[in-house]
Amino acid sequence: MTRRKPERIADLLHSASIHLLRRAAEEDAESGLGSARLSALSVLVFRGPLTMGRLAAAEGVRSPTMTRTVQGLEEARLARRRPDVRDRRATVVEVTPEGERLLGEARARRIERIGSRLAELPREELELVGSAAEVVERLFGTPGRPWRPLPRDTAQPG
Amino acid sequence: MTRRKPERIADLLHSASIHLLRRAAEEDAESGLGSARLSALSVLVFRGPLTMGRLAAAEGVRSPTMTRTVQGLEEARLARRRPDVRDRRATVVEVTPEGERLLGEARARRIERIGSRLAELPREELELVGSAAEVVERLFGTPGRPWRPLPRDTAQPG
DNA sequence: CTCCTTTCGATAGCTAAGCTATCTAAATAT
DNA sequence: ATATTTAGATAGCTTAGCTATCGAAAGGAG
Repeated sequence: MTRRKPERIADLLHSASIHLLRRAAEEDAESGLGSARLSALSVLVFRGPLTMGRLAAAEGVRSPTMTRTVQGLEEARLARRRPDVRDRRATVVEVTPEGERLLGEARARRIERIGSRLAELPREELELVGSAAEVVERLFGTPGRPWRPLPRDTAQPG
Repeated sequence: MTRRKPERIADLLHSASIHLLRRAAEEDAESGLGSARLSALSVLVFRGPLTMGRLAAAEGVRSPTMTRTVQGLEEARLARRRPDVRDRRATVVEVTPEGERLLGEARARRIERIGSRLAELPREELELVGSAAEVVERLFGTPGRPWRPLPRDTAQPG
């Protein structure tokens, strides 16, 4: 061990992440939502009500895209829009109880899928993975925003 | 340490993977290709020429979707289609030299982005991450297909 | 050998989700 | 008071997913 080149480690980590998320995402079909809507919903659940602009920024997406994504969530009764009292140009989006429930279920399916695989590991390896995940989260996670979802995409070259 | 619940580890790992890939994917715009095309191209590079059907299966996508994705790659001169000699119903897709070059560059950008962050880590943590990535790859990677790209999506609930 | 079924890929036509350009209304700055 | 900036919506484009359907080729049953 301990002889891998850093570039090789980056490669491994990249590949492992892709495979893990691919498996996890297989559960998402259950929710009946597309990935953009599911992802936006998760931001609303974890960060609370947001203006359209902040929500779009959180998702790394332009404002017209978010307008339509939220329209979809609204029609499905998973989110609501209301005017911002402070700034009457702005619109605040918030999740509904149904939205919260749906997201909770979708999220649980993903975590369960991953967890059931991890359960195959001996305790020592499980701890190894946990510690490494903390390190990676520290490096790549957004400070102050502990969830930071992928906006949608994750094609990968290689 | 060593006191995390398995469910919590799954959660951490999920989150870390999302953040890592989100950062890596920011480089993809450089390629000028959408994620579906980039991903299909990577399959062709890593697995060699494939029939439309096999390529679609590898990407977890239906055949009409792959027909159009490959049309795009063909127009960009990054891939070619030719009839299969063995089975004249089938079409074989293969990458062109330009396609190979473009994918190599896109991939290098991703790995470099990840690697430059990993370089901040002390040697010990770097090795920790490398070992964990191997474990995760073993659990979630597809046997015999060491690359297994995400087809496109990666919304994440939570 | 002839027919029936299956399989491969393409086409048509839908939806979701991304973009830029442009518009209105509101807030802000001169 | 006017001009600029900002927030969001709308129009209209592209990319990418889907199902349904079709023709051509392959393969099996008689």
